[in-house]
Amino acid sequence: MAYWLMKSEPNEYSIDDLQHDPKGWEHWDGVRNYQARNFMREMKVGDRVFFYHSNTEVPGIVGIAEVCREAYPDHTAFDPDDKHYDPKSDPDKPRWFMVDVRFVEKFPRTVSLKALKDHAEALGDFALLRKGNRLSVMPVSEAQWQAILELLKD
DNA sequence: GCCAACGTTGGC
DNA sequence: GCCAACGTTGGC
Repeated sequence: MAYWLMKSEPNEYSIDDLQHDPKGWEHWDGVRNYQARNFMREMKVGDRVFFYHSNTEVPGIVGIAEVCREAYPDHTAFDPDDKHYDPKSDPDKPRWFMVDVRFVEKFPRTVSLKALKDHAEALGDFALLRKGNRLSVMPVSEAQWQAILELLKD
């Protein structure tokens, strides 16, 4: 089992939206970055995901989700009316993919970006903390995963 | 293949 | 709202 971190702007899609989804899961569509896409294609059912809220008052990790379907074509790329439409993604040769995730838990409080930065040394080389990082999907090591859960106990 | 222009991300 | 950092596009 592997660990990941995925970003979402809470005003677009928040962990509360996932938690209260009547289906119990949602597809993670709209990723239009090759590196992020490649990470999604590596995901397996059962992999754990830190749900990160970006572009909000307190950016940070707000909970955990779980991959419940492996990568398949992102149909929103084929829809001219969709915000993430990409005419270069051909249904016969899709360029963009998505996974499905289900809600696991919402943390009692946010593990803020600031808290993560304050513990940067303990986290080692963490993609989220690299200068200029803009990746929306990134791997997390098991050690980092555990260290971040420890921050909840502070 | 180079690189300027442009669009997007995301913290602040 | 600002702007640094980065990815993509497209002319040459």
